[in-house]
Amino acid sequence: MDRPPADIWKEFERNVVSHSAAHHIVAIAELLESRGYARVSDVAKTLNITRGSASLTLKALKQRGFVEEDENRFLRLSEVGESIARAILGKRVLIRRFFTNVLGVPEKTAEVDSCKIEHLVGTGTMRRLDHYLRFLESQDRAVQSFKEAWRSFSASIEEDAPEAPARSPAMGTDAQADLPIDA
Amino acid sequence: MDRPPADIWKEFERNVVSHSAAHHIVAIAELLESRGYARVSDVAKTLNITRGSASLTLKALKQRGFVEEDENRFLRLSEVGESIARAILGKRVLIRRFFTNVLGVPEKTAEVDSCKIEHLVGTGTMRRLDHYLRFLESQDRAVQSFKEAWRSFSASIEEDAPEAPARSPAMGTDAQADLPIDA
DNA sequence: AGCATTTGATCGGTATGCCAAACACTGGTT
DNA sequence: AACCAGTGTTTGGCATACCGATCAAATGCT
Repeated sequence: MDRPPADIWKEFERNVVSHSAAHHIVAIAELLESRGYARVSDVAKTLNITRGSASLTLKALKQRGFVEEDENRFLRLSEVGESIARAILGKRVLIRRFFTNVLGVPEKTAEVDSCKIEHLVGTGTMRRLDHYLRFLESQDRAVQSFKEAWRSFSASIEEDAPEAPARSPAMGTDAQADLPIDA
Repeated sequence: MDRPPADIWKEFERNVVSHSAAHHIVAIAELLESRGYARVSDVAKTLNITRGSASLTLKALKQRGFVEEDENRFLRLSEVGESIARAILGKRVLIRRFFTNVLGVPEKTAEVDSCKIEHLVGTGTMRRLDHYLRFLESQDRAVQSFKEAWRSFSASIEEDAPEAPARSPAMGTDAQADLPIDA
């Protein structure tokens, strides 16, 4: 008696860009930043996929107007493409900061987790997370003693919590097998 | 000189279950909970997909040993399937709680966002979020004044922040067009 | 100039995940 | 017995997203 519109779960695919496309765009942005140029091959190398795959995906991104091409095959980001890249990178940074600085998640884990969800979380939610983190980084006295208290609280729990808890069997052929928290 | 293993971004697909599969499993769990039974059609109705699609996906989940079938076509979850369902639901609840209770994200947004990422976030990260939320719900005096301070801080920002900010043009044929936060 | 490499595109092939349509099977009505 | 609604499966189609193989064009080396 509460299964509402029922289609919320499909919102997963209704994003501006897919996970794959997001990383193609971000790769271009990072390549331009670090090397000054980005070609199809460079994107492919960065993402560890074949040139053929990158070529195809980038063709679609060109058609959608996110990526543009030089007369010499050099890739650029359009206005929109750049704002997408900025948005995704901004979200990633925020999420990582939250995971590592607030929750105390290990670097590596934070990177993987943030990279998985960066393009999926809504802008409104991220704006709020941004404010929250700003607040936590302010000099407010209440914040200071709060962080103090949280540090000792989490330390007291951490003690017997191995980060890589010697996985159990079962779980089929799959890779990492992450789930089970039974919260 | 910093593109590390380069394959982190592919972790996206290396999950125990896909987004779709996750929701099939959760649907079964919720149907069993609310009605006491779950058939292929019920799952399809719940997820708003055709019976054909559900039939196919559930067949795969049976083969992987997450879902089992009655002699009368009634679906159950295996041990593993149930732990997956619990894990996902647990994660969803945690994330929603964080979004709504801490960040102050509107209900609807929190539901959509948490449903998008629930199956993607690692267990270790979620365990830490769990602790954090528990801490925030404790009676610690530092926590109390912190929450007080955060409320007024966020209220002072909220003022001119319409939750549905009259989207701009561009952004092609896509649906919601969420991104741009330019953080 | 001549051959090798790099680059980008294209073409099957695979896998997921959705749809619509066709089919078979069941149980209840009439 | 005839019918029909509900259920589950199968099939073909589409879209995404990867692979490997092949190909043309540009570039590089000797």
